[in-house]
Amino acid sequence: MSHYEPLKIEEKWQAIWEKEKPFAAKDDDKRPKKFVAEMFPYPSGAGLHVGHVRNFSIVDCVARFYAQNDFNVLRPFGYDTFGLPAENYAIKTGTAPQDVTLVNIENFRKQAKRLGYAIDWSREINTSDPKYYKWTQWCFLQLFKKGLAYQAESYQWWCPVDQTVLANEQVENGHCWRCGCEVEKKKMKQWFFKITAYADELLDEIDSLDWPDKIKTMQKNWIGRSEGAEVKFKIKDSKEEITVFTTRPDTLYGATFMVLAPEHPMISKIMTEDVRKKVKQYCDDAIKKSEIERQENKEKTGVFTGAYAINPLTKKEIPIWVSDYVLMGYGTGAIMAVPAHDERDFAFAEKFDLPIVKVIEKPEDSDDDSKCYHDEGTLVNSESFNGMNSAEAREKIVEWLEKEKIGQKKVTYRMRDWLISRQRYWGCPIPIAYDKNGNPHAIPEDQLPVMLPKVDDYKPDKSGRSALAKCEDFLKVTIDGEEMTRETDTLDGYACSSWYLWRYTDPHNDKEAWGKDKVNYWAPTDVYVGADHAVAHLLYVRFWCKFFADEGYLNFREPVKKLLYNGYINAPDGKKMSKSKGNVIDPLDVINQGYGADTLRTYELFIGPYDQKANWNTSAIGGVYRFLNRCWSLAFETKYNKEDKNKVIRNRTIKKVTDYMYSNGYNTAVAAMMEFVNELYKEGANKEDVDVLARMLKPFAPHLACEMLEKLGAKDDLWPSYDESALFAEEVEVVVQVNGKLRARVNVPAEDAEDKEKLEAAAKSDEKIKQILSDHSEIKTIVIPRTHLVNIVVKQ
RNA sequence: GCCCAAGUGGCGGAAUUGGUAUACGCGGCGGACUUAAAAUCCGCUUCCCUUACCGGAUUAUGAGUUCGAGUCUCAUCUUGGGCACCA
Repeated sequence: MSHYEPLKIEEKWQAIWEKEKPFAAKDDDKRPKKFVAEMFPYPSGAGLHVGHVRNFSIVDCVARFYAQNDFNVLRPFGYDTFGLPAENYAIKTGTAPQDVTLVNIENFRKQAKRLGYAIDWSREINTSDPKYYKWTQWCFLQLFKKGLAYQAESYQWWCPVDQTVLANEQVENGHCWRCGCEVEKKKMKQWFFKITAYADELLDEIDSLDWPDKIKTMQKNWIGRSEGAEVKFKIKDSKEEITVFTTRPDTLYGATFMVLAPEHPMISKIMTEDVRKKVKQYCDDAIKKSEIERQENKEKTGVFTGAYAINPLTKKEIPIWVSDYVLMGYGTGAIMAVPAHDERDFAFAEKFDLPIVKVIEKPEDSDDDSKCYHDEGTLVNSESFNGMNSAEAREKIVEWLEKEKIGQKKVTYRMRDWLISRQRYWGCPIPIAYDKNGNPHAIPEDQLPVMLPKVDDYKPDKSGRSALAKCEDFLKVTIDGEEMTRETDTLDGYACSSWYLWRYTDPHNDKEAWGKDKVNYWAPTDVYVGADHAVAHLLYVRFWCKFFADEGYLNFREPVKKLLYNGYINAPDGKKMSKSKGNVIDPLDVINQGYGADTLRTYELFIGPYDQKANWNTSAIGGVYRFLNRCWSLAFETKYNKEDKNKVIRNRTIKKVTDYMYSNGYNTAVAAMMEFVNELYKEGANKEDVDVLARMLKPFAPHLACEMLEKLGAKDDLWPSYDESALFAEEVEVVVQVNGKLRARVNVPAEDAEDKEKLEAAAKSDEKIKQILSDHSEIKTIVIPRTHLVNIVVKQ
């Protein structure tokens, strides 16, 4: 060979890895373990994207680095295959999603192998494989048995294009996360997972996670805990009561009216005959409106029900209104309005001319100049509570409410339960059947999996049911001798991905979802890498982890120790790559152009900090190729030095690169190796220089590194260690400043570097410094910090 | 509107606890090799003044703390992200 030929080298090593399977994880190893994984991909027909390559290459870098540091490493791979793209493709072309999926997986696997990832291929999983989804159904049944999977009828997000309901987490600013269309509200009976049962723990444990703050904040906001009180209000001339939620019980004396959400069930019971038509019209209109429309129009609208509630403290009658600024899904769907101290209530009161009573005195030092003061202060107009501050009054008023049995402390969450039914074919069937009375029954575990039948027509029908509703054979089932009808909805794909990390630890188990010994050995996942799903998947997987820990199937309560959230790769112009814009870079094209996988992988790690977005730069990849070419030349073309000229820089480089690997500074790790190689080009390299280089290169460019190590006759690939004593040269450069400005550099022997007197003498003896000092009469002080720096401060 | 993060050359970006700002790469310029080109190798490349030396300025802007500030404090501007009628 006369020059670096990446494609040849890569083919050679990939064949060796295929045969020898060096990345197979051992379940019975005594060494400490590391479990690293990416968020498994959806295998689209388009194949791997450069975004996948960045994501997988980070995982590979972590996994190989740990392996080289003698950890027992599990680095699996899998495919998240249920979902709409395959189904929509099936509707368009008539091809079964089962078949398309297998073709796409095959393609993904082939491409991932071309990138040389250190994957344990014996553990591949596919969520649409009945051997896998059997256990997804089992998971559902465990939740069902404990009452954490339940049915409820209410208004749900409905995507009119995809013809299915969506979870709150899948609605972004009123738009469907997948197709981008405006979502609608539809009243339906649906299945939910009771994630709110774990709201407190999900919130409280966020702080202990080694996750990016960005994600932690998003999850905290999403859960949105607020502490307050529920208060029952009697309705005038009626036996009915309405409960409101408030975080400000201290303002109860200022509650001058009440507002209900248009969906509130009490409206029809309390409204008076004269306004019945008007109220009904308002509610119907509001419910029909999209959430976008409801939010766009901040101008308050509303209608009076004709009914009055009694303020439990003032005993005054307060009018009950309906307005769409009150949301049915939060709190109780009813509020006590305190216009003097809440901006929304204030706007409503002004518009409809409702009374405003001040009950909190604004402190004198407050710079709040809005018309209604919404912070805390001293109570006024509140009878026996006057003079108390807000915090104290809150306690006392809630105490009084509890004594009178008309209220209590209450914690409310912004997060709602997780809606998991989907009216689509290509998903995991929900293992439920209904008896004649419509009561749900679990499919017995010994009848799992409930197989997803092959059908000819994948379209959901107009009634809002999946294609399974047309499948007679599928529908009929007998449980305990009773004929029942199967559920035709399928599970949200996020259910399938809520437990896959544990399946990786025991992927072929046909007796249980995972073996306890294996899962507790490998999991929790030490490093998890992804670029998406901040509040959906990453919240759901935490929820299931806590549930299965409570059930005794796991001995840990958080599934992911360290989360790396990598940035996207955009087109050179900074825009998102997309087929329609024609700006997609195909990683296989880059490899086949002659750059090879090693260059592509190293480039994507060098392009910038892993957690920032980056724009593809077609010419910058050439620089990385040149670097690897130089590494190759050092090993194969250069005559090695006999003496050890590069001891200091070699040891410094090992230290730098090792530190960067631990702090995920992959771009700077590559830069440090480049610097080292440039130096070796100047000075010539000895065998040890090249050996160290190859070992450090391995997580980035494994094929080339193996080729180099083979040439050197290395016995192992262990990560190199450095010699503390070899980090400093015989002479050190000392920077001399005058009044903080760099004026000279002087060299002193290394042993003098800590000696302040010698440093000062060396600095003063420099010709240029002498010159400057002769122009100034007086030296005020000389500062010599620990570093190699002398700062002479003179009188100006 | 509220909360958070970040602003460094022509570009992507480096810079341990406050201690040589601009590492590394791209792009650009010059040179070697070559009949020529590609590839490869070597050198220069923050800005201003200068043939060069010397010098001066510079980490969004303005102030402050310090012997010394990209890094700390305050204010302003800009960008990105999150939340947003959540009572």
